[in-house]
Amino acid sequence: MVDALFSADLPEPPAWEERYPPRPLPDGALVTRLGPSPTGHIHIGSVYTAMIDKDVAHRSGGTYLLRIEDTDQAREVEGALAQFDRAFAYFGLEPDEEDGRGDYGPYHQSAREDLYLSYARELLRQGKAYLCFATPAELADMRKRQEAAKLPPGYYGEWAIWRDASDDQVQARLDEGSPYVVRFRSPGTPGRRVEFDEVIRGHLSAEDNYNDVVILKSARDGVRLPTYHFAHVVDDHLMRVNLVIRGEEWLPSVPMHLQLFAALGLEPPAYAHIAQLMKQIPGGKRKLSKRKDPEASVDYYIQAGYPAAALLYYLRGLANGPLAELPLDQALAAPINLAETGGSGPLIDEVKLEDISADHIATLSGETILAAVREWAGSYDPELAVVLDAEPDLALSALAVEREGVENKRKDLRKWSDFRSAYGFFFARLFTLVGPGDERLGGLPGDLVRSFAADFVAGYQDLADPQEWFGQIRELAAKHGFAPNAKAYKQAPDQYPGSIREASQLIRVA
RNA sequence: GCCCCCAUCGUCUAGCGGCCAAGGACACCGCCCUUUCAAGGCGGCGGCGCGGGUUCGAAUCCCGUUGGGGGUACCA
Repeated sequence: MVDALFSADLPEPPAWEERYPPRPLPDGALVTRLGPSPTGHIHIGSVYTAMIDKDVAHRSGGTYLLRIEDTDQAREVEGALAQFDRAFAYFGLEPDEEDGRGDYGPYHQSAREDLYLSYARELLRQGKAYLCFATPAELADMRKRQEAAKLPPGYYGEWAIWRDASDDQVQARLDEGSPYVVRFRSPGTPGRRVEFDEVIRGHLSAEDNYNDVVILKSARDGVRLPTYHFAHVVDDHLMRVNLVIRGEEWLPSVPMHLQLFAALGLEPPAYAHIAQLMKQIPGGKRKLSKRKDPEASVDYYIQAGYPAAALLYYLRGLANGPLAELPLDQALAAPINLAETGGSGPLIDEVKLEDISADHIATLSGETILAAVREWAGSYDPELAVVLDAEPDLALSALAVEREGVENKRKDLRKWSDFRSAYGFFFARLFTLVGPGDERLGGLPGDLVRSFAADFVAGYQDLADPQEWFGQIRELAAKHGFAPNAKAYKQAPDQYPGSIREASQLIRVA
């Protein structure tokens, strides 16, 4: 009956074992993988995990691969894959293997149907899995009753109505053409404990899984895809992944995954569960939500123009605290130690990221900065790109101020998108004054702005000596009632329209 | 409800039984410098959630508790 469900030429597991042999890697080499699903823009947490994946694999002489987990075709979002590529390229986190290169593919799950079917058939033959014809409505009803009775929800025990159905019952439904899923016949019983090791948290114990989870979903357009759980077991085994680094949300399913590996007679990989990146919310914190939080998407950081090195440096410090104390280049070259990664999810602190990024940008030359800003503007600020192309020398000169040949380089750029506000003054096309009420004038009275500006224009001298040059500004400021310095202004703010600071800002804007 | 993970300044962390009357970074505050912007220097504020053990000694080990997070789908 089982064999009748599958195509006769579906290969047996040994054929796959041969097709995907153990990797010829040195002892201790770690094979890691990232399995994003194309259901939206890539999460900053995925970049975080990819960075760890790649670092850990390469340090050990192993391989890092990218596997697209597209088994939920209903939620698939168009353009997601292109965005993945862009994001990984931006951060230099390209995988060693992915679709198009690598011997263990295909690297997207929707193309691996035969593999899953083959192993599922084996489980069915051995009675370690069974067909379940329960409808969504039945399952929903069941769940409701379990909740009402304060029982753990799930498909187990007396609720697992198809677990011990007779062959006749099953055949009858099959004959009717009823849709079905394949469920794992869990060997666990409520209350039994299991123990296992986890790279980050050490020796752990948990209640064993006793839920007959779905391993193969019902057919859709003739295609029968696995759930995450089954795909994880089949893929990570056949791709010879030996260290699964994934989000903390998977920790509770380890006992079940271990059962699955055991049922197939396979060696499970080592597991490391990375704590989730969090977001601060009033009164607490929560997992960064792809849907609700723009800063959860990698695009947010790329659009803002954070240099890849700065973000990577920040992320590395989150993974291993001591790395944050190292200079950027050293930190990026230092290994990430998984065992020393924290078990609790850090809050993303964008202010700190900005600080790190500003420090980093300050170490760059004007040419490097201009090239990066130009590149960024090409995608996110076309008007700026045009201006930079028209006046590259002016841009370079502007960037050189207090940057070239000085000890204390100016730190006015936290990210490429800051270029406009920091350097827009230099480009007529980027800087237009709205009028005396322009907010950049800091709320000075309109008539003061006008008379001050008129005076400035009338008496301005292009003096070479900086001292003398600024002297005229001082005189002008004093004449119009500005405080000579910030301190004087602060002591008696009512007596002045502002300090020399505001007067200078006025001139700068004008 | 049940299960799992986690727990040091506001935030990220150092700390792996004595070197800790807890160190650093960001933020914040103050002072200094200042030819305006961006910075920089110096100083300050601020924390081991709580209760029990174990020990000569606990931020560090154990138990409990509280709090936070996650899981509990034919989503991953």
